[in-house]
Amino acid sequence: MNESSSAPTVKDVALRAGVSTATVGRALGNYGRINEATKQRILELAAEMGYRLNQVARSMITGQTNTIGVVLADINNPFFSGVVRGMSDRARDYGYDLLITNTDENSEAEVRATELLLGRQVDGLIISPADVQQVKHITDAVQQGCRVVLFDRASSLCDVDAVISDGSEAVRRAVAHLISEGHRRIAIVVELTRAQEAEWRQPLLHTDERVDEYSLNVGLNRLLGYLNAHSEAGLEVDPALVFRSGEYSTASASAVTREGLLAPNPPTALVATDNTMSMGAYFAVRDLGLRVPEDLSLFLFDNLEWTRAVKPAVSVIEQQVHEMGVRAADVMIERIMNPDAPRRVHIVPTKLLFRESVGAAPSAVGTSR
Amino acid sequence: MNESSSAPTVKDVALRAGVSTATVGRALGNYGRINEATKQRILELAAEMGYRLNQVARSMITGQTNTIGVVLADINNPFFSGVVRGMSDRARDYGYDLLITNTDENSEAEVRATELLLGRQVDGLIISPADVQQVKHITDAVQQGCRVVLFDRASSLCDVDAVISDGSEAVRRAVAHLISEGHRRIAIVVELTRAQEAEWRQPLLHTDERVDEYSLNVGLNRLLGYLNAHSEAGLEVDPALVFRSGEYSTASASAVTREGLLAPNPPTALVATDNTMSMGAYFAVRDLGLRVPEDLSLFLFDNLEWTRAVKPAVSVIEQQVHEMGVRAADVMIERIMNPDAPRRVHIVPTKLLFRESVGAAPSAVGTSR
DNA sequence: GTGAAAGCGCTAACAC
DNA sequence: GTGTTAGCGCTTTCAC
Repeated sequence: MNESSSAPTVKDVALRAGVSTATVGRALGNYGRINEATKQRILELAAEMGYRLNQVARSMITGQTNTIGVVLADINNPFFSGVVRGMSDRARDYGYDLLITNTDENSEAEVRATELLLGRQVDGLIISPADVQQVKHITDAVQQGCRVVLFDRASSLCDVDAVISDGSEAVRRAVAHLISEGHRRIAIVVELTRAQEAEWRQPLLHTDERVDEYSLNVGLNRLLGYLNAHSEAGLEVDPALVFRSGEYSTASASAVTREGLLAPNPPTALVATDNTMSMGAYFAVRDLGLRVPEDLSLFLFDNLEWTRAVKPAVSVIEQQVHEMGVRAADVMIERIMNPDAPRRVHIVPTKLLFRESVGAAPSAVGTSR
Repeated sequence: MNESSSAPTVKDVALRAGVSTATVGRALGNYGRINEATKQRILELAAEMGYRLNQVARSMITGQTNTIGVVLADINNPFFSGVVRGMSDRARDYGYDLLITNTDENSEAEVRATELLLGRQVDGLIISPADVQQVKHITDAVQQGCRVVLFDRASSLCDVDAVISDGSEAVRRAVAHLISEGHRRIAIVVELTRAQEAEWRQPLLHTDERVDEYSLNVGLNRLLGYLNAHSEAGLEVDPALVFRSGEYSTASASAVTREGLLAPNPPTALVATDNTMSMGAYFAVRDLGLRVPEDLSLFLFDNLEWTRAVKPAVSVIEQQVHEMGVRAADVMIERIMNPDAPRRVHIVPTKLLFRESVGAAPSAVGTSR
């Protein structure tokens, strides 16, 4: 039926319509001046021929791919998949598609992914940096004219937009709540995977000067909220109650939590800094057969469905996950349209969801006074 | 420092190296014959100039984009995000990236997404079709030379590869297990959202002739396993025990489950057909305060973490989610390399995970005999 | 309002 | 081994 077996091009349509390729382009691309009648004729003919615009060829000359690269740790983490869903929804509204790559929080993988996506001429890059201290690839990309938006984490080392939640502040509020319920020994389960974070107390001990939140990775950042809540209440932090997971996995979180809970002088309450740490911590609590909240109060992170499926339902810090994605896409699209506007950090507020896992501290227990 | 502010091209490198663009191409693209010394010189120069290959331009002439389009219901569903992670891992090994789009199980959205991805010249399309009866866009795509692999669902209406799990068989085995434990009133929570599926008994009642599994959507397909288990055991199915969720949501699943459990002559066991139905069902069971497994045995679907976080841990049908994604990517890549090999349906086996949510049927209850 | 021609950045023939 | 040339499918001046 067709002159060739391969997909029809503007040339084919032009030939059949008896006009030039330029005219066909004007009819299909909806630009320039064109006679309404010929336009309709071409449109019909194109439809009949099954013509489909080749976006690659268009990108070639417009320099726009209508593609946004997304670089994140793991699409299978419900936080990221939720955020991506938001990005995707909004991007689609503006005719953008998403190229998604996973880094497993590995900076080298992130650098490679960034490089590959730049080769694909993405119009922008939405990145959740594995390490907010290692961002040379990001500043390079920006310098080369690629728009970059960070999400989940901001970095004071690069002047780009960022969309984050107030995770540190949320933890501070959750811990403050636990303190107000009488808890004095509050544990925190936190991932501190990078070598330099082994000395986790270092960057946080400058209580005299203001700590730069955006120089800290997620775990440390949220730990800061925990420390702030204590100092505001005039309480000392017992380092033994900072359960540090050296790997980012539920298994590791579970192990350190178990160990911590079995140590002498155990906590009466526990918070976690993200959904993986929360799941791990919960497994440990469950396996030890602790009663919640009688033996241990719980304030976990991320409002995943399981946190209200379990009994008692777990109080959590809720991030507006979908909204964060929508915002990130919005910020990217605005950045594309207006490259020179000043960069900012956009903070999407969290909510504390009070459910059934927090109780008053047992009066008999604890080192309080 | 550079001659121009925009990214260097092969032309720029050729100029600086004092050779032709073809030679530069040979050095960078690693093809054809080239002097090792000049190659090294060009490579170094290119690196120094910050040259990066423009994939869009390359795609323009090779006709390959090294991109696979993925069309699925919702990346935020843990099943899909897990599968995508698998696809992504394997595709990356072969130099492919993924363009991901969500359809929310809406066929029109799926058609639009397919159209857009074809315009982007994807090398292949991995699709989880919203409706295995509406696949014209898929057969069209294949006819136009696009490779297509289905996943999660196969369709007898199109001759393409598919990677699925044996969900129907898994449900059959789970139900058979419940029957062997003495249960006679077993409920199933299933999504039957499409209009024609309101008459769900219709396509399944041809017990004389073999039902075509691949003409059924996920819900109906897995329901088939439930029916088969019953007929094998010589048991009648009480239609009142088929809890049909008209919407694909935990809320809807929860509502129909609650209603069903409150009806006269309630079931002693319950199965579900996917993770959303499982979560909804679990909420209903939890809210009614039923004891598991004393009041109700549970065999749910998909090994999500929450199913072993709750107490008692829930027995589930586990799909090898990551593996399904890896296989889908593998099949796609083989299909790209060998377009004319016969198509097949690849079945990734499921596992039954026996935990603590299934008990023997209470002898006092049930209409057995 | 329409056509001719140039060109985006790259690769693939084909000379030499 | 290396250079020359053409061209992928589209958009965009610039004439007419």
